[in-house]
Amino acid sequence: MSNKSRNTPVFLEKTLDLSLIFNILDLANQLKINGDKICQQYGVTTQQWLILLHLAHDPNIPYFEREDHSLPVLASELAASLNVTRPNVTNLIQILSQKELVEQITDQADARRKRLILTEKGWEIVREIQPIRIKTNEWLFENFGNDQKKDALNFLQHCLMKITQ
Amino acid sequence: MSNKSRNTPVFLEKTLDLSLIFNILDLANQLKINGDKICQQYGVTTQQWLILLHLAHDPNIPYFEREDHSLPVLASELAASLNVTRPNVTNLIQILSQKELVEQITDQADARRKRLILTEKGWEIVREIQPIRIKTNEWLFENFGNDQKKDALNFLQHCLMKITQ
DNA sequence: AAAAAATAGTTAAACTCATTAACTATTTTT
DNA sequence: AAAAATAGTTAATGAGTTTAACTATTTTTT
Repeated sequence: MSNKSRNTPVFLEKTLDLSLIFNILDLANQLKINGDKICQQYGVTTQQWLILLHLAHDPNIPYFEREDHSLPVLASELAASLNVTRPNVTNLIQILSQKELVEQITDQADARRKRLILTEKGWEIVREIQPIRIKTNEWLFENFGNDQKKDALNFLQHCLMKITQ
Repeated sequence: MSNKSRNTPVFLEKTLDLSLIFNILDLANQLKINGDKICQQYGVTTQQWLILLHLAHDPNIPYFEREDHSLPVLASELAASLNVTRPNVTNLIQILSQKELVEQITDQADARRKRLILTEKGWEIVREIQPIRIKTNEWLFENFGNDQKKDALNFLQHCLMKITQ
């Protein structure tokens, strides 16, 4: 009789479903830590860098696959993509404005809206981080073929779709 | 010429690797939000509930697959599993102690160590959330077969292993 | 056996990210 | 013209996080 079976109550079973959840959470956590390590050399957090990527219209962002975006993004779009509240975005944008990475421009057609754009300094950070980002991800997935990666992406996208309705 | 190609700079290309990263991050985010919705009915956050699951020795936790655990967990083990610092764990444990969900017991063999165990109230929360948790996950993955789920798990575990060395 | 190093955890101060509730300003609908 | 909806902000607050400096205990070295 192993220690494990002695200490784990019966109602807590090992299942594929629950293991999947934990591994997604843990991996996302590690990716964030990894991101922070890279980003902090450029004076931003992973979260702030993600916002910069939105303003740069990174085509890999899931929100941009669901909703088309031609004009510079709005705070409300950021909030929807990042799954946070609008006041929180106001907050984050203020930090990025202070760092002179982001500018807000009132929309011509609707004065309530503020379009968010990157400053040259903001673009610089996005451009400089990009090769590190690509290399790191290539390394992370190097043992998988294109088909396996497509399957994994399909799995994740399906779950994301389902969970966001 | 679509709006997308007009607005997205050339160096930001759509790739499988980068899409995977975003989808992992977004899905984890949604899972946390989902978890909070369930947990808040029991007066805890997802993060606090995750700690309770550690103390309950949930066999699905990746850390427990890497490191064997027979005795009640330590703050340092929690810190390693959750990828946070020890002071942070002290903090979280204090909150859970105030809520009377967790107790700390000084180790007989080594007085520096404090073993963390659930109170009856702590066990109750874990037991009550468990069926909701299982049902939610079954729903989330209902369109995938066992083989597909195994492939996805393998993918995630491999990445997690690699990123944590 | 004494001194030094390592380990386990805490305290304090600070920061990021997040929330809700109440607000202003602008546009759209009735 | 009035009412409703939309976009964003402000203020107060909280959870979770970090680093640096600390105490206490055990282990290793000399």
